[in-house]
Amino acid sequence: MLRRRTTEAQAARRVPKAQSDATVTLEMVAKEAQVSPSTVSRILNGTARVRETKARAVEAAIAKLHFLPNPEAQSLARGKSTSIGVVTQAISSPYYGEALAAIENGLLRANFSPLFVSGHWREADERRCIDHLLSRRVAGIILLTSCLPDEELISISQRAPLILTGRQVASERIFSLDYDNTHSARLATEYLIGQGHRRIAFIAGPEEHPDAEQRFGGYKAALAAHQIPFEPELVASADYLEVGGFAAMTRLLDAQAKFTAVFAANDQSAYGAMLALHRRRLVVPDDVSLIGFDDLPASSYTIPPLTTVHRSIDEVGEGAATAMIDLIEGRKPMMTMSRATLAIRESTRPLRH
Amino acid sequence: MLRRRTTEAQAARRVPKAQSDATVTLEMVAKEAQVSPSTVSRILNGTARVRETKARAVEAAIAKLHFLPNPEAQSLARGKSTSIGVVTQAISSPYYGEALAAIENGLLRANFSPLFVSGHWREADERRCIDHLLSRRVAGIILLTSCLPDEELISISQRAPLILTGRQVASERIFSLDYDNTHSARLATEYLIGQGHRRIAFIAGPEEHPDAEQRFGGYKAALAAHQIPFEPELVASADYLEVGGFAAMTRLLDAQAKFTAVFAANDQSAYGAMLALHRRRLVVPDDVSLIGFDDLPASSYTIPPLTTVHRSIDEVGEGAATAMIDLIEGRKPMMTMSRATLAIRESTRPLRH
DNA sequence: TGTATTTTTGAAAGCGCTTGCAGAACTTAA
DNA sequence: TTAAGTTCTGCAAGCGCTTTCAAAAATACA
Repeated sequence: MLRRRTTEAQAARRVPKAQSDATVTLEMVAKEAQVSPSTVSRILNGTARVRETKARAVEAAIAKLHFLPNPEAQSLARGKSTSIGVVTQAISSPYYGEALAAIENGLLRANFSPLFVSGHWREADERRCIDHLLSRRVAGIILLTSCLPDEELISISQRAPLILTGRQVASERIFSLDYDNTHSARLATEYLIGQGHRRIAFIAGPEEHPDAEQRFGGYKAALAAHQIPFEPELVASADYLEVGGFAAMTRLLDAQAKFTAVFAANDQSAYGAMLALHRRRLVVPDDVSLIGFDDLPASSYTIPPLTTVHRSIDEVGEGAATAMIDLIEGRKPMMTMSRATLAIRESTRPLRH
Repeated sequence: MLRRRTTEAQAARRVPKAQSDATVTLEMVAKEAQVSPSTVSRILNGTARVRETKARAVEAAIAKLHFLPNPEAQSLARGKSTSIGVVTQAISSPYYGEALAAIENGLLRANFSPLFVSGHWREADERRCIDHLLSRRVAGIILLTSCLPDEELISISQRAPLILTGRQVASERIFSLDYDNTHSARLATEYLIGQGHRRIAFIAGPEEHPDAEQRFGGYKAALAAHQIPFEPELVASADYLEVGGFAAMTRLLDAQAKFTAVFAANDQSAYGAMLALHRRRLVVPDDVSLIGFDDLPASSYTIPPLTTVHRSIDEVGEGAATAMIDLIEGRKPMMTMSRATLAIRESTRPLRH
């Protein structure tokens, strides 16, 4: 009896604390529409048939009160969050920026919200990010070119479905959205070969990156296919950034490597390489042809505009989002990336004799 | 009695449904540590003194079970979310990318998570984004150069505290983190003047942007301060993008405008302008000096590297994050942005006679 | 050693929503 | 008209946490 009284007192006390004006709850809607909260919920989610008249009343109440369901409460009740994590390696890089915009778009359509974090190409950071996302109970994670080992990804996938771009890992709750780096790199290299170049240097990406490796592979494959011997001294490693591209090209030049064309593993390193060439008074494309990879928006505006491998980043982003939603809703995603094409601009030209 | 039985039956039924292995709850920690959930919560949040021995036991249990509090439940219980919304205008732009990275950083330190969305410089889009964030009950919103009118921002600020960058709006729950665009633009223009230039063209940003206006203002102020008449035909409007800068410069050239230097309202338009100049066989800086604004990472790698106004984007991002946290926790933020400096590179040179 | 304090702790309610179950309201069949 | 189905709908529990209140334990003071 005593206890009971206490409880009542508490309940009473709580009233004034109540809502800060702006918060409209499902319960208020229910009251307004003269139905139970369950009914409102069911109408909201379409989880059961509901009499037409009530549905209308509820809809009216929702409109009148400007009700918006609280996603945190929904997540909690459903045991599933509506946010999905997106791990990029460099949120500030132009390449990822494009992808994020597309992902945001795709996700919003299904009422999911992206949670962006960036891994900085470091395993430890990436791990930390993923933990963070997991602790926020995301419904799934999109990993843009992860640098974690396969087994680890598989183990993570038991905690949340995974979409991987730029690599292939086979597992139940993982979907890999791979674009064919090898093929694309080969395309670029063969274009140069087609222009008569035979001494083609390669500015590589970081070794840990599977896609960097694949691009390197494509370069070698193209050479082999055309009986051009592979020469290790024509390869300089870089880091996918301008600074690395600059350094790599400088090294190549300092080593007196002889080449008439260069294939950079991504556009950013191509930019760096361009500047290095410029510093030595070498003109692109007259002295050296240069081809990049990614087709960043800025590549149309370099001097001269950069010939590069074009892939629709939007397609990757949208694809990842769609696949994620499929995965979450138990469907089997089946996207395929269209093949890369070449954006031929002015940084390449036929070899003159 | 009947009812009671039902309840018990339900409770029983629910057991198997229970946790999918991975979910560790605060209650489990409490059980493990032989204390009540309240105690665990208190230790977690430091909301009350707790006996040393219990604290230790709880900590051990947390470690043992790898417990991570569920932020959705926390938000729900506290009535306050731990995610804060960040509205950018172009998530994919290199400038915003930098800022986002910094914000992410700053926020994470206080255990908040950013929710990024982008407004595409359109009022309607921005409004939609903000609604979305509000519906997710964010604890606050950071608006990077909003394009909404002041009154609207003030009204939004009643629903969530606001941090504004790039403009000044005075209101209780709004903090404006303004960097002095006017001053910075003046700095750039005066540098050109100091190099002997008197006919200085200006490539403007979109008119709706307050910061674009300010930069224009700074340009005019510098001219005025040096008794150089302002000539409207030396101004071409653009859109803060490469494409607009290119078009603007082309128009200037087509109109036979006479100038020896150009100040572009941001780096991206400077890139476009550079290409336009190059197309007309004009050499930067020999024929025309060019100065930008923002100092994007890519600006060190243009050909030639771009002289530009440097502001630490990190500082803006971190500042916004810190201010947001202050605001949420009821403190009065008091950041000030350090003044912009000039990154002098190779796209400018003294006017030769 | 007993009492008045102060500190710790636990019980229970509640945040806003979903959902299983069973009763209510209708239909349909007999 | 009634029994047997169907289709709705409301109740109440619960998601994982916070927080208030009051009881318990520890400490201080006589």
